[in-house]
Amino acid sequence: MDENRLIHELTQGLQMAQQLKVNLHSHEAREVLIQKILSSYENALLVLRSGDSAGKALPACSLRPESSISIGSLGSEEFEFEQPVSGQQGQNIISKRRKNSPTIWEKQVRISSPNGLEDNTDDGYNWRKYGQKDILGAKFPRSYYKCSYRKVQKCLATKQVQRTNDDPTVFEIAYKGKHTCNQGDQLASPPPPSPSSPEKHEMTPTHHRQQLSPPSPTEMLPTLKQNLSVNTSDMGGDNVPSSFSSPSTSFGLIEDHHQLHFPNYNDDEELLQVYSPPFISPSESNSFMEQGAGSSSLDFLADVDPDFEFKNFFL
DNA sequence: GAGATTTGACCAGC
DNA sequence: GCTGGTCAAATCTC
Repeated sequence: MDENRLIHELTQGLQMAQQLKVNLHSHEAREVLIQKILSSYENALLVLRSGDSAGKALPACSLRPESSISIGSLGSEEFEFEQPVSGQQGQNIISKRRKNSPTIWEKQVRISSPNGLEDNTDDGYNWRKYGQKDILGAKFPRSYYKCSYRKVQKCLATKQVQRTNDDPTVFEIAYKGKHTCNQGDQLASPPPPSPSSPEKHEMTPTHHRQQLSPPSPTEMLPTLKQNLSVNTSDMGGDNVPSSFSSPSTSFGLIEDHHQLHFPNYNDDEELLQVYSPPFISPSESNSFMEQGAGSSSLDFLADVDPDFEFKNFFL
């Protein structure tokens, strides 16, 4: 049994319950917190029942649609990912692209990385870079990533990272496909027995917060209130997340312009632990911390579906 | 040596 | 033919 994981989940549930107590008046915060609490305790139960990590018992990604984010109709979106092919490219009969339809991205975010390092675009998942391409009209090449667990767990999630023209420190990240791997749980627990040594991704100089004990949400609250906002200015009117909320702060109500800004936290890794990206499930609550002690600001421009919910900022 | 990254080439769509 | 997306051999890193 993964005792640490069990403790982690229970602790999370407790913290969320405490936040719920504080935010009972906020309908949206209440919803989010209830989800998180349920998720935490479900995971704890899974650990207990399985005698192993919850990740084995239930892939974290499978929890997502219910417990973390909903991405509108994307759940029914079918992508024509390349199937495992044998032989050389010339023998590859299956299309490498979707046919008869444009590439539809499930999610697009914009992340500001003050030091300009792509490392800071890490979202907690383990990605394997499989290509880089110069894009017409773009000053910087676009990087292509697949889920590191593509082979092992047939996870078809991909993402593209593109440095913006106007601001090289800002990365636009587009996600495609859904994670069907169990990275989420594994991220919250000791490194997985992955054949691809994901710790290389996760434990880069900015990726060592797994050893850190997360600050209590209540400790984070004052600072967050001062500094957090989410920029959704790129969203169409329909894309404004209807249920974005912060479990512990008052910025749960959506405005047209929401900008996350985390000033001067370069040296405060623990503080960064709070800023989980909106698309990380509760069970992955610690994952985003790994992406960058060097980050001092993050802009999430979630160009997403109406149902997109920023539910995972606090864990 | 295993796994990750780089990079040139291939492929499909336009 | 151009472009974006992907493959896979070569190379790098640990």
